[in-house]
Amino acid sequence: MYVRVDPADATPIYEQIARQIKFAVASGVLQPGELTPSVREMARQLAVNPNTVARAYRELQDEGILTAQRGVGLAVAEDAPERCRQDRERWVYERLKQVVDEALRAQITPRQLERMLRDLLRSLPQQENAP
Amino acid sequence: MYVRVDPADATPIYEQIARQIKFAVASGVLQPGELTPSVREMARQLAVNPNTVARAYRELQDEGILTAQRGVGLAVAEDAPERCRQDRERWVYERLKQVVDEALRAQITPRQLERMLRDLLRSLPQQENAP
Amino acid sequence: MYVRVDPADATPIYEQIARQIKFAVASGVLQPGELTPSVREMARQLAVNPNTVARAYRELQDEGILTAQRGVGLAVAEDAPERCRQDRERWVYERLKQVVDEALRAQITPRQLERMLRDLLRSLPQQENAP
Amino acid sequence: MYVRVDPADATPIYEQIARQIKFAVASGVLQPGELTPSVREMARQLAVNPNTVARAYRELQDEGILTAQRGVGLAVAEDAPERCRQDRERWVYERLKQVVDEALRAQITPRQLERMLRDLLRSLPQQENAP
DNA sequence: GTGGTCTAGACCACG
DNA sequence: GTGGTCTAGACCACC
Repeated sequence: MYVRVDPADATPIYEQIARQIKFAVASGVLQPGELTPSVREMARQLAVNPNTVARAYRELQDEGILTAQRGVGLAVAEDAPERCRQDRERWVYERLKQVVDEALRAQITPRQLERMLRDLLRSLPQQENAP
Repeated sequence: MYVRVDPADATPIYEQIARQIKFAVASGVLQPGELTPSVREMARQLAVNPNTVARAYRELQDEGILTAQRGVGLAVAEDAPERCRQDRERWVYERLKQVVDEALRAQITPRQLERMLRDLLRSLPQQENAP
Repeated sequence: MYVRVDPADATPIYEQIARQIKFAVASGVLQPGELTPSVREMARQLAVNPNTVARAYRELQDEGILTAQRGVGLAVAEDAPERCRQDRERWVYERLKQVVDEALRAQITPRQLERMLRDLLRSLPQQENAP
Repeated sequence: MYVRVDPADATPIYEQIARQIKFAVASGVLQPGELTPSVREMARQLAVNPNTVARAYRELQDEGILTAQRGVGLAVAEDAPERCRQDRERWVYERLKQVVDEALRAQITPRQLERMLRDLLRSLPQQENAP
């Protein structure tokens, strides 16, 4: 499954779900027109309350990523991939900016930041695309 | 002032205050032995509830960064700079790791991340040390 | 075709169908004795679940607008036009009342409402009767 | 109180609440900077579950009508009145358009519609502004 | 079967 | 005191 939740993470579960679905759409794992797992099904798999999943899905509907097929389920919108890719890039950029900004204000040098990034890219596992 | 709070930021205000004081100590803006502004004074300047400032100060005392001078106020501990520098580096590294990790899982490429960092280092204002 | 459904509209599809058939009868597009399209046919044309069409037809039967011709289909009842005209007027009136009521409670002035109606009557396409 | 809910109305309670608050802001009953009644307080007054009120408030935050004052409550945003007035006008116009459109398609004449509106404006109670 | 709404109540962080 | 999150479970309309 393309969604995992980390209960330890401080960010709300419903946000984790919504974001990961966006990322799945951005990377093509979820295609336009495809139905998401039903609220109950996803809730079961994640061992989470259905309301929590429903809230994630509602946010995605509000953003136009998912569209309701009444009585059928929620489908990925046609223009979703493009927007999810933009969201993804913007999201990463903003988060990175926050860190870098605060680091510079705390007198961490650009050189230190570059070294940290190199270290991280070497140590973190490379991910594989599953289209 | 070496402390600014951003009410829009989701991280608790008391945490923002505590971290920025640590960073001020790490970079030498606040010297060992120096007194911090009183709770009321800082609260007034930041337009923030005194309880919030008090909580930040309490945490810093618990960590031994600040030490109470009875009847006088709170002073920066002698060994604070060294520890704050370590804290600062660790904090930046952990935050950076979080971002990079999630970015890679979302199929952002290392190359993209390197480019983002370069962009940010070029665009963000350089800070000056005030020892 | 005298029936169109708008999936974006929040009102149930079966209700949209039933209402539009009533309106078609009221305006003479559907004549007494005339057969409606079969459930399957209408479902195909509207790209809608046959159950949904069936439900609309069932409601119209319950109201006596349509009458079953065994083995043939559903026909418009003899006295249907008169009743559909009444229904139509009542429906429009009630809906208009709801809007006007809520608008007045929200401090929209009668003058504004009159202007809105004039604008709408000028801009909306005039319909032609197809008896 | 400037919010009343009608359980008979098909529109969800949380939407009724959100809309009426918007209307209160639009008409000046709620001023920028003013705090809304707390979630619990409003829930008590309306005899409704706090979650339901919270959902209405959340929507208003998402739209930028309300802004959170952490630990204090939810305040009306500075630019809210202007936007609420626009929302209100647009909302009424869209609803009116729906009715008129469907009425014309059902062969109700413009003259009939104008008469209905006149009737309604004469019969419905005039509201008073409470700024 | 699907999602949507609402209730009830617990727990938490923040100020 | 404030709002926010999450759980549990009921009920409903729609397809």
